[in-house]
Amino acid sequence: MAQQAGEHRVRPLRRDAEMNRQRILRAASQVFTARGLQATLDDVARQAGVGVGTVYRRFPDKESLVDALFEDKFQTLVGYAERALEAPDSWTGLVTLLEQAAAMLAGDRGLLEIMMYASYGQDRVHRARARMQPVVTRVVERAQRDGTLRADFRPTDVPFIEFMLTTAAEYAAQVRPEVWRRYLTLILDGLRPCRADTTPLPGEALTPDDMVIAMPSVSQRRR
Amino acid sequence: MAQQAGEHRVRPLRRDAEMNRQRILRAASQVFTARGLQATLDDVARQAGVGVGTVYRRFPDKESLVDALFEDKFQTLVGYAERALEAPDSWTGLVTLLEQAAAMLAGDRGLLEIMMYASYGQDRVHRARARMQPVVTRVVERAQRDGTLRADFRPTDVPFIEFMLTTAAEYAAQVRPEVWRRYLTLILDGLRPCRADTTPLPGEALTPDDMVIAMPSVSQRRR
Amino acid sequence: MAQQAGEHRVRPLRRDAEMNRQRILRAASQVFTARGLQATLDDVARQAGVGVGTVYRRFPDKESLVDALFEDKFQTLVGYAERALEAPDSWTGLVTLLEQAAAMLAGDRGLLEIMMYASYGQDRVHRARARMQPVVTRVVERAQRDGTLRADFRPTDVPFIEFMLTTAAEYAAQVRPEVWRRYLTLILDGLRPCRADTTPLPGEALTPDDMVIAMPSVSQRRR
Amino acid sequence: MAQQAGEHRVRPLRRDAEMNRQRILRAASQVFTARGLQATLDDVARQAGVGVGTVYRRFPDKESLVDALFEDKFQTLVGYAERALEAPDSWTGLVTLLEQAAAMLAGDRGLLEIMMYASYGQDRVHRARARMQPVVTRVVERAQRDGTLRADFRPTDVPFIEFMLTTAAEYAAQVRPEVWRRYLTLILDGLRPCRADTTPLPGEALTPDDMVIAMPSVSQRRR
DNA sequence: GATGAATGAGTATTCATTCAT
DNA sequence: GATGAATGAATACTCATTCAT
Repeated sequence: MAQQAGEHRVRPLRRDAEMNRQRILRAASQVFTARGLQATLDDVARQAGVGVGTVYRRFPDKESLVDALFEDKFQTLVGYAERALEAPDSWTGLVTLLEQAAAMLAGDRGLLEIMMYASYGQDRVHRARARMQPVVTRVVERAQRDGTLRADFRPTDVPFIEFMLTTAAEYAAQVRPEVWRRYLTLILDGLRPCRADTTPLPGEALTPDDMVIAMPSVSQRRR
Repeated sequence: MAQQAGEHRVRPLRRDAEMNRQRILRAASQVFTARGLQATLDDVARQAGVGVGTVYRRFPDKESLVDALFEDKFQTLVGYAERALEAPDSWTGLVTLLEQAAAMLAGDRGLLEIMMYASYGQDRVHRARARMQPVVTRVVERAQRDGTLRADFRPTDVPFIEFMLTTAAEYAAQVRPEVWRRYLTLILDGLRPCRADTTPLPGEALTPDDMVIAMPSVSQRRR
Repeated sequence: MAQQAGEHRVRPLRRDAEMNRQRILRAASQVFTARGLQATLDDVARQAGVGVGTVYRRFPDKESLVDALFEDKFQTLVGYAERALEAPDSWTGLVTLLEQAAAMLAGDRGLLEIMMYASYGQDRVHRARARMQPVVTRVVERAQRDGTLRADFRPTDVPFIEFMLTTAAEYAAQVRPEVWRRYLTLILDGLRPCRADTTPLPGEALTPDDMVIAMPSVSQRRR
Repeated sequence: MAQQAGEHRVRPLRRDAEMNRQRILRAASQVFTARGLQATLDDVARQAGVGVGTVYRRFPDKESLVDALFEDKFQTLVGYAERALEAPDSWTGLVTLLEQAAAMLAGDRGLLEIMMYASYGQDRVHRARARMQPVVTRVVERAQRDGTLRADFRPTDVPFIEFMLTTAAEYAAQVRPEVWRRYLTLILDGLRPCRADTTPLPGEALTPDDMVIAMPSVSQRRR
């Protein structure tokens, strides 16, 4: 109510609130990473050491929590892309981007579910992708100009590679969480510029717009 | 068709039941493919145009239905592997195997969930994998003997490639269901025998035993 | 259809039907005795080696089956009472009656449930009791006239003693199915004619009508 | 009442919750007493005037509710046994014990079912019996030393007498809930020390271990 | 007649969300 | 603000009963 009214009384509460918010996000991250999005908000609350009510005070519903939770992670992904642009070598830039992204996504079941099914957090995903798109495009085009990346590769192929690596990581999470590196290596070998024995990539990559449409809308899902 | 030539009264009932069984399987395939394994048996029943009780008469529980449903599909996968061995060219054999598998899995969300999370139908998956393993191994080793496949590739890498392609297909299911072909091409390019610029695959592939262990056992999951 | 038309064709069917009826009753007895009345009619049908439909052809619903099933047993009980009258010694007559009844009821969980809760088979129980009542009355009064039975005992106390013994038998069914004999002996000792140290039975016994009313009507129960 | 003097915010909630808990227990007692253990938790919730969810919040499942519900009653039974030891006269002690137990059990169908079938709350029953056993043994042996109780009576006969009286009470619940007093009197007359016309109790009483084994384990039952 | 397939209301339990304290 | 209690619709599964073959 009196949001900006008295700086004195508002701040301490904010600090508390902010702390709780962080605690909840941290807890949610742990819980969703380990058990996927089907974990309950009661679990999250318990892990955070707060009541469910507090979770609902900070986040209107489960979707919003998931939404907010992955904001950071996407932000980080965008950061990787931005940093990739600054790499001295264009190929290294791309490799690092993919590697870092995969390393972050690896084994995060909740994140995989979000990106695959987008049952929650759609808007956030879209916005993140929107911010990501131009950066990734520049990373890709730069590498292609340098001749370090095959010419028929497309920026929208990048998230797909990330999904694929995440899937591999998720599957092997219990026994060999790092296998995804094998497949990244494999794929990178396939990304090299065309040579005699290179097969042109068939079909068209998705357009950036497709990436958004691709997401199964919430309405297609149950709840 | 004519299962046991001599029984009078058994057949007509069977015909009905078998028809319904097929209807249920068909409905289940549609429902699970579209919405994943969390779809309810009520949904399946509704889609099949029968009562829930009928579904439960044919399949003791949800797991059995899923199990039976994917028996065929796994059987088909094994068939692909077997056929790959007979291909005149060892490389073509491997390519065809991956291609056919991906084509079948593409966009089948239920199947992806089963293989990724094995929340249901574990035994079936394990048995299928067990039968698949030796065949795939021969496909891979044959290609490596012929020098058409990089030497550090392992048979257990095959299912991973299939998962990854399925993920790509699933993500793009609505807009460009065939994108997975791009990524298969990419990966195939990375599978070629080592050359000067080939990076050795880092880490170890999973052992066949790991493949089984990797599967989150039902007990690790919620229900 | 042609029921009485040709005696030749009708009889064999009847015989079949009667055989099935008996088979069903036998199966029902086994199943209900062992698992109580909550056993399903599918179980009964399976045990009888017929389809459920056949059970329903013979007995309009579960209640009727239970009803018919216990007709025999009650009939037997009535028989015991009748035979008790013919015993040369009036005390022996009563003892034998109680003993035989308890022996029959012992460990028959279905029978206990019926008599206690009368969830099924009420009419039959009432009718059986009606036929039983006068006979038991004569057994009791004869013993009292002979001075072998305490004077304040009442005919309606007989079924109560039977219930009580059945309860004891049921409880110990797994470990010592014959314990009820201990308690029968105990009770019999208490039934002897009054002596110095005998306490008069307090309160009134139920009237025969009470016995009927006592039964919880089906409407009080769930289904 | 004032459970832990120093906590500010915990108490008010507790008060509500505790009230509801009591309401649920009260409702459960009524419902189970009247209709037996097959009553549904929805019924209990309705009777308590709360949602089912509330019932499940307080008691993880039906068994726990039954369990908690009968804790008190068993506790009371144990109390009776303990008090019986303090009676000035050993015979009066035993009589009072049986009388009080029967008075409490009389007409409580749920309680009878628990003790007879132990479909729920087994542990509680076992523990209660374990605590009860030694006390009852002392009550019995004391009376036998005093010569007020027949010598072949055994401590494990006590619960059987209670079951039997409960059965009688249950049967007559609607019309003459106190008839069990007749049968207690009868049995008590049979419990007097042996005289010329006393028949020795045949067979063996159950051992205390038998009492536990006797209980049909949950696994022997349906659900 | 016999069979067993089909039906669907009923049961225990879970979980996102609301609300009194 | 924070808490956790309350809610009830939803979910997997059962079983008495009906009905097509």
